[in-house]
Order: sequence, then structure tokens, then C-alpha cells
Amino acid sequence: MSAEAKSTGYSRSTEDYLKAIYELETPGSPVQTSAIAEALDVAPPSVSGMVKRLSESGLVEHMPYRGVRLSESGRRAALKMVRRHRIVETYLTQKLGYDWDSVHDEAERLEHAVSDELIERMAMALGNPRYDPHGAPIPSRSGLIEEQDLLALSDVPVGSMAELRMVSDRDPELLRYIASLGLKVGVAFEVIGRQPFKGPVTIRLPGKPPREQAIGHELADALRCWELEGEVG
Amino acid sequence: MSAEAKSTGYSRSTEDYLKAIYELETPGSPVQTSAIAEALDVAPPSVSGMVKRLSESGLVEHMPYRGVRLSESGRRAALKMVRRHRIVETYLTQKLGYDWDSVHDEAERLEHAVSDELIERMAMALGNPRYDPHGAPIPSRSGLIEEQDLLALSDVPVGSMAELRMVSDRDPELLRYIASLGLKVGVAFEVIGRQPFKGPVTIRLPGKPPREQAIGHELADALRCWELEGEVG
DNA sequence: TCCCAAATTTAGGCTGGCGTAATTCTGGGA
DNA sequence: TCCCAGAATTACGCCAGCCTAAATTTGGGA
Repeated sequence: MSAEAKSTGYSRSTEDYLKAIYELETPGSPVQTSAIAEALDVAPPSVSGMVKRLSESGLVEHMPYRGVRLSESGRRAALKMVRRHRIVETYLTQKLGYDWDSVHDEAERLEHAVSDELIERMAMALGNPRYDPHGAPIPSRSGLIEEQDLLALSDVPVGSMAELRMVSDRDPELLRYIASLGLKVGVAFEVIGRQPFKGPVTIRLPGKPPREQAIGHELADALRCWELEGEVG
Repeated sequence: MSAEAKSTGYSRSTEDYLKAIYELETPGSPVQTSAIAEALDVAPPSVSGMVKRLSESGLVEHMPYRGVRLSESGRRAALKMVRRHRIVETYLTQKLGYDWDSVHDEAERLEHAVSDELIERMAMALGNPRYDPHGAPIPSRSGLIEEQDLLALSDVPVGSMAELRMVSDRDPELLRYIASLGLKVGVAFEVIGRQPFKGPVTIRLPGKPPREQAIGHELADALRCWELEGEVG
């Protein structure tokens, strides 16, 4: 009966679940209950309960004991949340001086409170950006998102040039660290070595004297790159 | 057990109640249950229930059947919400092109989601404003608020000059209307007449040809003014 | 002083969302 | 094919907040 000026019309919790499911979805397989539980830091039975409500609302398709998939309307709502999150992050960094490692939590709360109008005004003020500060593509107002086909740094062949295109916004520590290395979205570098058995990747970073830097495997897995055309010897 | 990055540490609902009570409080008398119920658009028994919780948390002092008063900590939290609300309103109008009649609802939601840091960054970007777009004073970070001693337009003596200083942000219709008259905070005018029995107040507004304008009693009650020194014949 | 209307509180219920404990299903290994 | 570990679900309970209906209190007028 209550109006709820939320503009997705769904509860905060529902919005969180939809976004989490969207982010966990891979084209092939449904998202498992336990994965959602971990992502949202709730107990698995809580997820079962919410999944039931979501599927009754037609937001997800539930295959018992198998997992869930977003329905069309679920995906639309999820992409709306993703757009909000990324525009807010971009706005905070560009207009209010936030560092890229500190915007995630703020955006996580604001995405539930902003109206469509505010988001569009922020987007306008930013010149309708296509990527957020971590390189993630911003879905369009109509819910289209660019599918990027990026390579983990750990998979870039030794000897090639690559450009950092995207990093998860989740881990501030990690973001601070890679920023301290001079790495940010758009920086190109050469991959000059990789040790086997999940050993570090070594890259050469541009600079007055180019700098070689070892990147641990876990980190190298989190850095998404474009392999650049011209190879370097 | 959950951390709650809310920074007041209270629930959305609690924040709403505290702010409402603050705004209904008058130095002398406690705030009645029914007044809170009306302000928040909930049923009186819901207020009784919440008041019980608030008083158990030490945020209000409850005098059964008489009403409630904010405690020190309750007042501090309420003023924090007021500061947030007013800074958000100011930010939206000054930096994102909102009109003064459309910021209230947006601020009403954002005030619960923003962090202290975001508020301070907004305030900084605005040059630490002292008043919001409707002329209401913005509490300082430490919780001090300027007490203004303003006169309703309906109480300004006929013949004097006055300046509009403050209007409630609650009614967009009213705000649009007075803006359409060319009235905004800071505009000075002369009170040239007032009809008895809650009749209209007539004012003379500055302009290429000064304009006379009748203001209904209800509206005249909502416009808070300074009486200016120099009288005019 | 008594009584009634209005305000308030209590009683009892509901929903969303979370938790734990117990149960059920699934799929891979022996 | 059987069995079991792990995943998922069901069963049940809790709390915040809201509601309506039924007491209860209060204060002002006759």
C-alpha cells in the first residue's frame, strides 16, 4: 500500500540480492545458493527464503537444489543497480575528490537511495561516462552493458604489451596497492616474465627509468587487461 | 552484531523519528504522540511502540500520556540528520541543478545513506554554507544551530520593509508558487496592507515596475521574514 | 464533582529478513 | 549400485516496524 519512492520499487535487500546474482551469473550455469550467501554475508537458509520471494515476484527463476537465474525483469533491475553504483562511484571520484579505493562502500549505500533523476543528473554532469573509476562499463539508461573481453594479467602472454582496463572495486587494500605501483586504468606495460606454479608475473612499467615490477599470482588474476597490438621484443 | 556503516548507528526509522521529534519540539512542551504520528504518516500505536524503543535506548524521555522530549544524545543525532538533510538539499540545488521545490524528497532518502565523510565533502565543495536553499540554518558539524528569530509575514506590521528569510521545504507546490511570484530567500519587499479575519497580506515587490501582490493568510503564515530597519512611507 | 471525548497505550497480528537446527537432495567415489 | 559429504531446503524462532481493535488515562465542561 505504501508508495516507496525507491524507483526500482524493490526493497533494499531485494536490490542487493539481484545485483549479487547478476554479478555471480555466468552465461552457462545458474547461481548457487551458497555463492549468494557468501557474497551477501548471510546464512544459506536466508538465501533460500529470499530466493523463494524473488521467484514469486518473477525476478528469478529457481531450479530447486540447482540455483537461480535472473528473469528478464530481474536482470533489468540488477542492471539498474549496477548503473547506479558505477555512476555514483564515478561521481564521487570525479566531483568530490574520493580515491578509487574508498568509493565502493559509499556507493553501496547510495545506490539504494538515489532516484533515477539524480543518477541522470550525475551522469550528465560527468558527460555520460562509459566506465567507472575501476574500468567497469556503465550500463546505459536502457539497460545495455558493454561486454568486454578482457584477459587476466596472469594470462597475458610473456612478451606482449598490455593495458590495464579493469579492477574489481571490492578490495580497497588491493586498489591502494596497485595505485602505489603507478598502475591505474589505461596504463600500458610490457609483460616480461611469468613464473610457473602460480608464481609472480613480471611487468615493465613506463616511467623516466622504466620500472620492473613483480605481481603476485592472486593480484595478477584480478587485473583485467587488453593485449595491445604491437608486440615488443 | 552487524557493523552498520550508518554512522549514526541508528535505523532509518529511528533517524526519522528523532528528526521529526526535533522538528516538532518547542522549548516548553513535550511532543505528543499524535503529532509524531501525523508527521511520519503512521498510526499512533506505532508511535507508542517506537517511543518505547527510543526511550529504552536513551534517545528520548517519555512521560506517559504526556509526550516525549529528546535526550541529549537524541538531540545530537537529530541535529546530525538535520545537517545532512540541509547540506544535501544545498548540494543538489547548487551543484546538480535541482530546483528548490524538488530537493526535499531526494534529501529525505539520501540523509539516511550518506556517510559523515560525504557530507563533509559536500559541505566543503559548497564552501560550508550556513543556510539551505529555503533559508533554514545548517547545524554545524559539532551540532550547533543558529536560532533565528523570524516573523511570519502575517505578523509583519503594515508599512514596514521585510526580507524573506525562510520557507518550509515540505510543500513543493507552495515553493513553486512563491518562486513564480519572484519571491525567494533574500528578496526584500514592503508590506502595504493586511485584511482582517485572516485576510490576505498585500506586499510591494521590487521590479522594473514594482508589483503589488496579495498573499493569502495561510501562505503568509509560512513565510518567515526579517523586519528591515528602514521603514518606508 | 462527575463524566465524556480525545489522546494514548496495550493487546494481538502481520510481513520482511535474518538466524540455528534438523532434514532432504544430489552427485561422485568405491 | 550404494553410500556419504556437502549443498540446499524446511522448520521454527527472533526482531523491527507497522497495523487495527480494545482498554485506559486525561482534562475540560456541565
